[in-house]
Amino acid sequence: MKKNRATIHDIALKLNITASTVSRALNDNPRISDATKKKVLKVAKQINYQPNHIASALRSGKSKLIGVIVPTANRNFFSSVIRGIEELANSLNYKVIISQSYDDFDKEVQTVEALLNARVDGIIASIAKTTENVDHFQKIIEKGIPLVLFDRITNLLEVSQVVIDDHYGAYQTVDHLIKNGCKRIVHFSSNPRINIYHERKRGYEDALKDNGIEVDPKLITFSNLQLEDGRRIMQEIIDSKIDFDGVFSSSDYSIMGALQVLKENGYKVPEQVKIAGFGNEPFTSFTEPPITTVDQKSIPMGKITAESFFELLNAGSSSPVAKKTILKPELIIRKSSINNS
Amino acid sequence: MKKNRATIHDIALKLNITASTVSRALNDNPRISDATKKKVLKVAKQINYQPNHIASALRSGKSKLIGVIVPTANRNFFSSVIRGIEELANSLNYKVIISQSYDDFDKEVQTVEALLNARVDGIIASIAKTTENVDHFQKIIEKGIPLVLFDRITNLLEVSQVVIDDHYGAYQTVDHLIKNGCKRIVHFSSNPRINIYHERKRGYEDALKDNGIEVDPKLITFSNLQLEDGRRIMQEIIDSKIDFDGVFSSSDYSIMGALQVLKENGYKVPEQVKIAGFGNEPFTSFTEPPITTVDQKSIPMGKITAESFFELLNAGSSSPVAKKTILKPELIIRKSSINNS
DNA sequence: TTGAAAGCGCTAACAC
DNA sequence: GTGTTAGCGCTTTCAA
Repeated sequence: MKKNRATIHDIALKLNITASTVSRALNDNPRISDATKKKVLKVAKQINYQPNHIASALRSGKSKLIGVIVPTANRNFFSSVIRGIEELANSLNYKVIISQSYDDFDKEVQTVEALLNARVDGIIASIAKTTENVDHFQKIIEKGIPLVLFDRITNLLEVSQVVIDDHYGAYQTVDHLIKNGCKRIVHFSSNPRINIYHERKRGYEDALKDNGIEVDPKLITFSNLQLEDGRRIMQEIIDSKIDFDGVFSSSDYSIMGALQVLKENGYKVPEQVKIAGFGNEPFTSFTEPPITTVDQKSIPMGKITAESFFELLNAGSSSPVAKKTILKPELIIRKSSINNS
Repeated sequence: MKKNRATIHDIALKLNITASTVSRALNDNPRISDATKKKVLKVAKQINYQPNHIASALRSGKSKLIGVIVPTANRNFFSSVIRGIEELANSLNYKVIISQSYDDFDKEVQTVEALLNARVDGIIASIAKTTENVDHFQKIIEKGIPLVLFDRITNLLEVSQVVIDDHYGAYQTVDHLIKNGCKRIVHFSSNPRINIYHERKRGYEDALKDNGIEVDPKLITFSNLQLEDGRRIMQEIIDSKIDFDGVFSSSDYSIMGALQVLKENGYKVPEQVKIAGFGNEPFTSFTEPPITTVDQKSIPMGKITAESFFELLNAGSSSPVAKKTILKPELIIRKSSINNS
């Protein structure tokens, strides 16, 4: 258990200069001569100096830490976005703290507080499904700390946000289903307070209308969109003898459940019922038949989210640019939604 | 942009006491009277005091941060373990920094360094597939910082580790396949330097031997165990006309790929070929047929890993207890491996 | 181009 | 029980 970690003072001592000079040399301050910098770097390596970020954070007020809050890192979409954020952040010498809200409002509030206490330099977040108000996010803004939201956003907040065009994604998908013969399309939606579900539902409705099909409220269901929800709802619809020939879900998980139940009840997919999900989770390509879905462009989203974040960070308090970026999602057509040739 | 964050001095001033007293009160020090504590807490709330963890970390040398390194948070197993760790850690007022190595050796080394510089109080890790040496982990130990490894471990290091009994899991699975009629079982393995793949291969071999079946090296393949690897290898085996009637993979991803290729080539699963994976990824229950697999007990593993970690942390430099915990995995039998009744 | 000095906010001996 | 004092390791004016 060695406690004798090297400090800038040790370097200073060895070179007969002061700690300030060492600090400046280490930070590549232009006012330090190249000769000194070289010597400092050399000794630093030699005595295995490791900078103490804690001390520098305390003094400078900059922790070089970014907090990222996601509902769950477990989902392909979120983990891809995180990777995009990490890549840019790391290249700029920032570290990323990933926190999961587990889609729980209280946990989200706690997490925000914890990150603030850890003195992160900024926060990037995707809002939990159960979040009821955004006071905790408002607090971040009030403190002058950069905040960027992605995917699950809110328009109650004046912040930079990055989303895909959910309306467009849903519209394309439903239009595609109709073009392949569907007339009675069930829609699995969720909490309409959450932008993405609201937009996808709008896209669904608009595609129907534009194709001269009336929106039937009996075909629209609301749930948490988990696999079990998909199973339950699909079974209920089958049992209720409601007429349908297509299903468009706002989530790949619930469409997976629906597919299982359809097959269990002897429905042929896509011959009798055509289905499509949203999210392009890897498993949608594994199923039988593979499921048509919408890719959310997670990699560019991560990149752009991080870029917006650093823009904000560098702007400082000067111009509070609340920029909204909208990416075009991509419809991935697979067997579950097309007529056999 | 308000910079006027409240400090313990502000509280002290209001109450005509000193900062030390406030600090002690806030930390529930037993030498402070209840009356004082109450007053302090009240004022703290009133002026919206938020403790500065950075300052406290610098002074005390304890950051209350735990670094967790996983290959990818994207996998169900790892995210469950993380959740288990987070739960205990948070209840003890520790924060968790999740870092992903993306199974890349260099990234892992960098990550360790970054966490060390962030002055985490300890590190919990699962080693990357490509890791060639463990010097970076050795460094952690030498600094006297608690280190616990889980799942992907190494016996080159004298540290606490938590694993499942991979040999047992594989043995049970292969024994099950044999009991259901398999005689020529293909095995998908990976880098044998990694304990889990080595152990699973041993379990496979021992189960064969104990059932009087000779181990045929031609049936054992090595790869990265991704879906594509499973596809490629399965196709190669089919093309090579090697005789086989079962496949046991060390990963659910590659068995998924194998299943696809088997079906594409007209093989009936489980009638002609019985298959089983490892990991109990959610999608294994979605497939057609659902895939027999081994559950890795992620939840208990997270809990126990965290417990071992805090044991170590609390032991301090006193007794360097390198405890090894071995959990029993559970064989999940599904249609892919059993004879139709 | 470098040094001196102060201090970020907190904790922890030691004193009383 | 509470106060005094010093300092964790670094950055940053101000001065030279």
